[in-house]
Amino acid sequence: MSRQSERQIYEMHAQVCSVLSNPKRLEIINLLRENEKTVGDLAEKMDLTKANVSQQIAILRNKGLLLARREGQHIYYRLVYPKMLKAYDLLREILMERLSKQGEWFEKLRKEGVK
Amino acid sequence: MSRQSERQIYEMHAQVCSVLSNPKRLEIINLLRENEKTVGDLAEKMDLTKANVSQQIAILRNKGLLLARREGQHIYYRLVYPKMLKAYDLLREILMERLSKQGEWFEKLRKEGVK
DNA sequence: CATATAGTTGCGCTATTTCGCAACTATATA
DNA sequence: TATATAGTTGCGAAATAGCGCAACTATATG
Repeated sequence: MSRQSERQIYEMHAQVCSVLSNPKRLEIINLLRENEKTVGDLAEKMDLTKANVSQQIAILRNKGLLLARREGQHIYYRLVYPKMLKAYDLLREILMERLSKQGEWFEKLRKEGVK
Repeated sequence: MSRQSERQIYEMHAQVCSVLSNPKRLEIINLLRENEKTVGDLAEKMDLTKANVSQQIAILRNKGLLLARREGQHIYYRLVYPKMLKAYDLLREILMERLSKQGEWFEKLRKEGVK
């Protein structure tokens, strides 16, 4: 593999990650885990304006992570790569482990502080 | 789980992803897969200035993804969460699948174009 | 056709990221 | 102490991202 194409892979990988580097988009991905949903569904659950959800959806769609299906007035969105949820879950696991370790750490400091 | 702490998790998750949303940092993570390395090692392999590698390392370190070990003149960096490589690999897998599908797709278009 | 509902898009402002460059600190060694 | 090597840091300019707001398009229904 040439240095050039290797760079391109890293670049694409980074672009996917940059789509994931926003809490609202992560929540959208998480909400689409089970079922497809409309912009309205998401806006309500997330307590955001439809415009804002639509903007986030547009980014996910443009980067090829979401598929749309129109049904009358509604457009239903779903994940193109449900496998991506495994990566999502792995990162979240690491996060939770880290949090609980930090929790222990703070707890230890607190107890020592009390002595 | 309250809406508030849920938001905080999404926010932290997004911050981790934003660290991963840069091709140079991804390459650093990938290069640290097996062994710890110095800024100099990385700068040479990646063909970047030490200053730039050091800046990227600082970001990874500040977000708690890297650990440092000094040995004389050298500082060796390693991954705090090797498990993170699983998420890395999963995303890369998806990327490669997508590329090969796009490859098929373009190939099909090309053939049809020739007819 | 008029109106309602669902969703999208463009604009503009602010905030953040990237990265080169130069100056800086830390360790080793003569 | 002087010098070399390893690495870090601050600055500033350019590029990019986030988001509210208003105007827009598309579908359904009376």
